[in-house]
Amino acid sequence: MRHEATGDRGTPRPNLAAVAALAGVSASTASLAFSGAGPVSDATKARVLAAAETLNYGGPDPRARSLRRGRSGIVGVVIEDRLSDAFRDPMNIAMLDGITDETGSAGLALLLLTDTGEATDISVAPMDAVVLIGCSTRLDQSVVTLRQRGIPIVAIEAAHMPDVVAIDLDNRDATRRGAEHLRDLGHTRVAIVSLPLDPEHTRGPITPERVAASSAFTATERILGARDVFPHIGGLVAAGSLIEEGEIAGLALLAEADRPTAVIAQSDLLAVGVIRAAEWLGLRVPDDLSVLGFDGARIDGLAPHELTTLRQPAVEKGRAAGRAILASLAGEPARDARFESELHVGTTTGRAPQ
Amino acid sequence: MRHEATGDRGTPRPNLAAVAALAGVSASTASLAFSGAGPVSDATKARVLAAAETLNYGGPDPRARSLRRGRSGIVGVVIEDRLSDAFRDPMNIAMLDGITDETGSAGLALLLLTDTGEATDISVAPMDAVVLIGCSTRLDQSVVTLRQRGIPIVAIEAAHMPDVVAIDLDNRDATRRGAEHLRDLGHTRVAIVSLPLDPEHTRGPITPERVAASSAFTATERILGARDVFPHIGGLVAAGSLIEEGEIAGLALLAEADRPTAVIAQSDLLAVGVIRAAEWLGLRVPDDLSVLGFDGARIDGLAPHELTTLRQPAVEKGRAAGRAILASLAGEPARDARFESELHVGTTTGRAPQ
DNA sequence: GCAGGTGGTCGAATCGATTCGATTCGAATC
DNA sequence: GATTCGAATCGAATCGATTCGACCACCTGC
Repeated sequence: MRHEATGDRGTPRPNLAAVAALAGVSASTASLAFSGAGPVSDATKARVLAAAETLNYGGPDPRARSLRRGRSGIVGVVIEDRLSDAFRDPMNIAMLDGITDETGSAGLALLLLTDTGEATDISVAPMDAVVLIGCSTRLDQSVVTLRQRGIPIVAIEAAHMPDVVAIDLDNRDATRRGAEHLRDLGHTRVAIVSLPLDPEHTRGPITPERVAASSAFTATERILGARDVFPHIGGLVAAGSLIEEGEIAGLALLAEADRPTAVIAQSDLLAVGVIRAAEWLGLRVPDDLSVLGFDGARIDGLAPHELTTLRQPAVEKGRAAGRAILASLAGEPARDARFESELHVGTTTGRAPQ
Repeated sequence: MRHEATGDRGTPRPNLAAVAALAGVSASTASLAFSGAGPVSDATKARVLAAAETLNYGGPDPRARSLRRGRSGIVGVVIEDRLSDAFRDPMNIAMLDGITDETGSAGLALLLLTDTGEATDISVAPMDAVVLIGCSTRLDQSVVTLRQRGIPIVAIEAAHMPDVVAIDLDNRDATRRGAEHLRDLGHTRVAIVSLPLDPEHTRGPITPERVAASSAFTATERILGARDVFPHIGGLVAAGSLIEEGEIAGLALLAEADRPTAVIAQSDLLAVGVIRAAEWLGLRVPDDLSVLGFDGARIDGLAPHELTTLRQPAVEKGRAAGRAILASLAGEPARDARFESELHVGTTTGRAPQ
């Protein structure tokens, strides 16, 4: 015999039928009284509400409602990282913010899901739609399941998949423009500090094999963009978009005798770390080392530098994803969207040393 | 006539019954084949899976499953602020992190809800349990509804409510200890920079009326702790836990002729802002001004200072909340928990000027 | 006085799965 | 050869609400 968690096993929780019975109306009328959809006389409604009060009934059960209606009011957001890592990245927060801007006003709540690798987790939640944020190809199986269920899917910065609305950023083009900026300043020895390429966030050099095996769409695109300008460019893969990771990679890169004169960091946080590393090593930015970031995050504590970076409209990306969700849910077709980054030249890039 | 969002109106989405029929078994057996709960021969299971494949069936519908099982696998997290604000506070992230540590491994996902003031929003979601993070008393009505539904509730740093597991912090005691530290250093002119006291996040002076009308439990407790040492202490209420807010409050406080020699900031972010403001005004920290923070957040860009602050175990708080949820869900009683902060003396507090 | 609304209410079907108790069938035991 | 046991399977009830079509009573306008 299973008993309720609260322990009041004697009285089963009341349901709509019980309330209706006490109020002397049918269940259908009671339902109307709660949902407000349909004509119910004021007297009847009052009687139903009073009965609910008497029975300590808290309103229609969301589970039953969502089964019947076929809608749960929940939008899943799948993030690749652990939550703690994801929340440390200002871009993720900005995108979440943009998504809630749109979905929140439609009464939809966000369900946080992490891409743990097992397909089980993500497809058992009662969701009306899903947003994939920078997810790896590991999720393919889950995507299939979601599609089978007819759940609209929106992917922000992911490899294109059929029946998935794509919200894209010009990662490759933007990085190319950034790289051209460095080339125009005379730099030839340039290195990349890349975002993780695999789900395990393995540190290490950027090798053709690792790039080929990469499951990280964004990072790969940005590497390609850098290669468009510096075909033989190398560098290091960091274990995450964190200042500390930038420091680690920066120290490793700059300790070499043949150190680069410019670094293309794939995020502003990484860029800040590289700048710190440079300063620890006695290198001046931008005189001895130019550093390019990506994101346009407002990072504190970088003064007196102002980061040269590729500003991306992260909140807008989130909003677009939210709108796409809303459209899909309304049965309208949702269009892909592509956003552009803007090269903002700050004080962390300069002419290559002689 | 309503058609499916995907547009394939002709073929209705298959359900377990259809799969069972095609496989030539009963629905009950098909259910067993998917859930794995109960004995099913390998041959039968294979047949069911094949039928599912044929019909493009993506597995049992989570909505129906959750109705029948009475569990949705979702834990609601109610945050007072807008998400973008909440995520800017490292303590909230740390707590979320702690919660997921515990709930994630139990297969529960987090549903982000914001306390928008309307009771409707929070009680219509299909949740198994709820964590309230620093929520105001506005939520009372929702709490009643949740309780009626038998949904376990855990509140982190909130006024105590019956049938709600409380995870507390020694806000008052800790602040008192911090204030004593300042008193011991000879400070007498001390001011508070407080976290918001109302849901609207109104800036302004700390007045007895506002404190009395406060809906913010944590902020109020910390004010009381400061008053335990400096009975007539005043100060300003900031509009959020942000560095910029600390700067604004700091400038306002320190511009006065009779400026304080020490500031008790209710968060590290606020403290950093106050320090910045002081430096802009040409005041040296800690020689001209001592600043005490709260949280123990690792804030970047404060060098060379090391903040004197009250370190709280935020991740542990989250973990405790997660464990309480798990216990409640398992039908076991969950105990309240109380955590303690530790005064960490850094370099931002010193003896009062002569 | 009658056709034509219309506001209010109800019955019954439905959403899609889970689960309990019962049943069947084959194999093992004495 | 009868009996017992266990694995495999099935039927039917159930979770709790929503919704559609039907129905009734009452009112309006002609």
